[in-house]
Amino acid sequence: MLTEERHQFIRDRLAAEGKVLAGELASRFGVSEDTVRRDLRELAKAGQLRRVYGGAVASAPFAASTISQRGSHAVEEKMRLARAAVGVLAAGQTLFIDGGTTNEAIARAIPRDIELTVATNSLGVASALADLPLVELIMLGGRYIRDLGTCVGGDTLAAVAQLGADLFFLGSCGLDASRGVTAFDSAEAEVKRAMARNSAGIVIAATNDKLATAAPYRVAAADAIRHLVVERTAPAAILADFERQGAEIHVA
Amino acid sequence: MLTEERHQFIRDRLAAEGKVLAGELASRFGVSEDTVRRDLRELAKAGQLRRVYGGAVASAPFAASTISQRGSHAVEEKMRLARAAVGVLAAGQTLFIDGGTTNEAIARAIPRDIELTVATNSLGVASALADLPLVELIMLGGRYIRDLGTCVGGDTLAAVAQLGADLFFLGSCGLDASRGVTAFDSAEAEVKRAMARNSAGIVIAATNDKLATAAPYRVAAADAIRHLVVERTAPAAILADFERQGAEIHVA
DNA sequence: TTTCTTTGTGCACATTCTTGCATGATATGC
DNA sequence: GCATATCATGCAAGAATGTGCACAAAGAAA
Repeated sequence: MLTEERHQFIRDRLAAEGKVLAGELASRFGVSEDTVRRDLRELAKAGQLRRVYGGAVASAPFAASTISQRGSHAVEEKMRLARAAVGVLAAGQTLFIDGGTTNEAIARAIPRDIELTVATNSLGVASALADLPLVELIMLGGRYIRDLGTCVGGDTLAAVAQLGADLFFLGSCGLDASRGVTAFDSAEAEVKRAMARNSAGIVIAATNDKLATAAPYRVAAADAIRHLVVERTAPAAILADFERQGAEIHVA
Repeated sequence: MLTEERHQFIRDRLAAEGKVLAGELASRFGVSEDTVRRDLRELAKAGQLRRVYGGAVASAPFAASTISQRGSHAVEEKMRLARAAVGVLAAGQTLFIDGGTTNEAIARAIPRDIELTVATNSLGVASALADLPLVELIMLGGRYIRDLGTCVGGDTLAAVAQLGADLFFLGSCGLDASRGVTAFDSAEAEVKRAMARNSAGIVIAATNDKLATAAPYRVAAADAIRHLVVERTAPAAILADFERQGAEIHVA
């Protein structure tokens, strides 16, 4: 990876999120934090960002507008969840990743230097993974549903049926200890079920607003969840319910 | 391989990807890295690129952001081609669109108010179409090839086989009146052939640098081209050859 | 044809750039 | 104040680069 590319990525990220973290960039790029710090130093010298402890933020003129516009609380929280979620990955694994903004954040958080095989029906996830050199990306085709950002339908199901994965990153709509994982859409639920069936373990990263809610279509039982990634502020009682059913809880 | 050919390839690659790697070019051209560096030095002196450690990137004014979006100075020309190309569309049609920066430009040029069904194996095209409300988008899944930006392989072929289209927007690598349409990659060519087989007509939008060139793998004969969209400056003699074989010429 | 010149190419060597690690300094959170 | 995380600096190894030189191919001149 060219130095210039890292700089460009940092500029883009700053424009989009308003800030970057040194450690996160390092794992994303697959270089040491020293190198990232050198990059940040250079960019700071060129006035393209302002260094802060732990990373950097967009330089003054842009800071106000960009951060307030895009760096909403939810984005922030999802990135934190994403960083914790990628912690369960091991090199060489095969993954299913379905749609949703949280899963897209996870895809963006996957470091550059880990070798994975990923099958996804989400355009957003695929785009995020498209330039990771060590990720073998399999696009699960089908009818694209605009509201979901994913492909569903018979073709998608057929493609999923041909694959097997170690982990399935399930973008849940509702998550309840008794009712399990649920989705709003029938076709969407069907694809998720197929992915769950063909995976050894399910990983769910859920913001607080998903906890203890349910949608019409059942995707999986609560005891099928192997890893549950939640915010620091998630209600302990709810987490205990999931833990009792075998989920490993990861606090972001 | 002529020096000038290498220079042209480097310019093209830079326009398409925004960067080139010295080592990669050397193995691609079958010459030593020294020679590539000499090429890069010359092009840099002519202001056509900016050298960086490890290769070169598109020169300053377009020091762009994401891989897919930018096409350097050729972007203007491609947009013009794209606007002309969408002129052949009629409401209600079904299309195949494969990969390439020109096809991505075409996808972005499709107006919001036209109803279409589009099947594509290109992530870039799919992303461009994802938010067009009247476009029914079918993603053709498969193994994603980073260099091409498209999905290829058996799954892709199977998905194509189930569909039929009115028009196929073929992203050509080489285009020659006698040798027909050709591609650089075997798997890529296979998918293109399948799409051509299942379409009533082929549409090609080609910048001048594609005309009268050929790549190893044959995709379709020249007389299979129904619409050929070219720049205003395209050599008339070449166009006449295609016209004789039944192509309708559209000048952007 | 032979010879000379020009051009393009590859190789060897010295130089420069980049990167990761070690060390000590500084900032942050409790 | 202390433990921890983050940072700057110096250094060494490896990668990329520039330069000089030799060699081969193509064309011009004899």
